[in-house]
Amino acid sequence: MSSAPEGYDPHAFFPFAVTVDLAVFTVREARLHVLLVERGEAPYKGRWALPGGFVLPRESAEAAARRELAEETGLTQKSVCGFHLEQLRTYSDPDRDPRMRVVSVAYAALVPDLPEPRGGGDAAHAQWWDAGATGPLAFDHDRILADAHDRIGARLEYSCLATAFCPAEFTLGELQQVYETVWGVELDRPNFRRKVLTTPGFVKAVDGPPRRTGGRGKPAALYRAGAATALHPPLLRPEGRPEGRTS
Amino acid sequence: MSSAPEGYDPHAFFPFAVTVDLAVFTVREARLHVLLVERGEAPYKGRWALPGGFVLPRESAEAAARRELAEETGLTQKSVCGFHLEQLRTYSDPDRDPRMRVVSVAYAALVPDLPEPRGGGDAAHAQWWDAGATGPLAFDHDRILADAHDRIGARLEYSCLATAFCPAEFTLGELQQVYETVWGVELDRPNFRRKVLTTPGFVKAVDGPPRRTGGRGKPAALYRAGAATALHPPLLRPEGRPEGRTS
DNA sequence: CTTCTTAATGGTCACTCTGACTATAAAGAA
DNA sequence: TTCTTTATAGTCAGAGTGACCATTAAGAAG
Repeated sequence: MSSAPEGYDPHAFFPFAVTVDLAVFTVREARLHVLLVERGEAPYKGRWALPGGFVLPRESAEAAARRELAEETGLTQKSVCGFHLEQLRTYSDPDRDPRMRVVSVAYAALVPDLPEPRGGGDAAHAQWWDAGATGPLAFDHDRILADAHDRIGARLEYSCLATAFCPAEFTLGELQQVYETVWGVELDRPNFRRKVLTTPGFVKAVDGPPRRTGGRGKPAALYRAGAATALHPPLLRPEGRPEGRTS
Repeated sequence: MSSAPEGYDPHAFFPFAVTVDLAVFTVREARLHVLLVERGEAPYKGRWALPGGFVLPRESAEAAARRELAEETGLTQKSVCGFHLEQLRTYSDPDRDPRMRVVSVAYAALVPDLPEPRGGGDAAHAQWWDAGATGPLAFDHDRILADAHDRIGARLEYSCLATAFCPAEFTLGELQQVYETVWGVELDRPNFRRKVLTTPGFVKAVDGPPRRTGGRGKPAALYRAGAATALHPPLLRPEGRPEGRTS
């Protein structure tokens, strides 16, 4: 009766507000960080929240997310278009916003270590937080953040997007740090190296033998992200053989 | 300026219609089938479309999807609550519906082989189609259907949800048929069997030695879905070593 | 009643990939 | 110089998989 079997029944139309929420991740100092903004008004005044905002009348959710990403990081639209941005899922609980019916499309963005977001406008409110040590966030953002973290961790297993956390040129140690930080585990360095280098298209060595000085130890070779997007076979997290095996 | 840095700015509110669209899959006669409904009105009158409808004012998208699933299959709410239903992604292109701004949350449902949907109301319009041989669908539903097929194929690799396509008790041959149908490949029977049986919790044998008569050949043992949800290590599709390897 | 066909089930073997580990190289620090 | 640190190279055993072959148990064909 209230449904629309043919697809769309104008009589059943009910107006929703549609927003995007962004979980913008980066890896800083071996910790996963997420960009948060402090709320200045009720509800949840003073609480921290994921950046986000309304989808405009002539804008896709993807475009809105990209726009918000630029605004909150204080960068230009152009400079953020290289960042990895992926839709997570949509949150639609009727009571997720106490004021009105708001459906939110959540996105995860992966960015390299950026300077503190002190761009002109909106970005002034934004700040990086340790993703595992945020207080309780506004609305259902704790849930969204947890889902986003889970998703990114899973994506690292089957895709090459760990490079999205790194600058244009990076060492294998830095790439490994991304995995270790997102997964919260330590990986064996030679094994990680072997896996990355034998996966065609994951990374490509920077031509000459340039090296980066980070401090101690032997200088590391530099690499760039390769053309591959999928990781086949996957790079599975350690741990977790659930039970014993037969033999 | 039009965004809402603090999270929600009532002035920027723009009303959207929010719908759910369902890709309801089943495996029939070794082909992947999807449930479609024929549109009775413009736009796309006469075209087939994914079943779906508006999200009600006090309903989550998940609940709306579950409700639509029951309506379109002609089953009760209760009987569909055991079916696997998962959110895919949200489609929000401003022009995806020529009449108004509609944001649609897409879901995939996996059901066992059901009788032709001839329940009373809405279900009378619904019909199973070979998922690879639908004509062009209404709106952006071709895209949604393709995305849904891709997602289900990928989920079979890492999860145990292939059993969602099977009746309560099934043979390993039937389970293998699910993989072969969704992936469009043939699998080696003994190897598939070994993989499924050595994965703890994927399936559990039905106690006594009951067997099912399907026609020719040796009768097969029956199994039920196990408690596991994840498949670790995964059951990867064949094909696709992208390039050669070093050694 | 045999024989053929079909499908389930049981097992082998080589190869790949991974985890655990050892060794060497090249830098700064003591 | 020597120590420490990090990058890089290589080895080796075990798990998991793909490609097979063999056996069993049913119906169908003769």
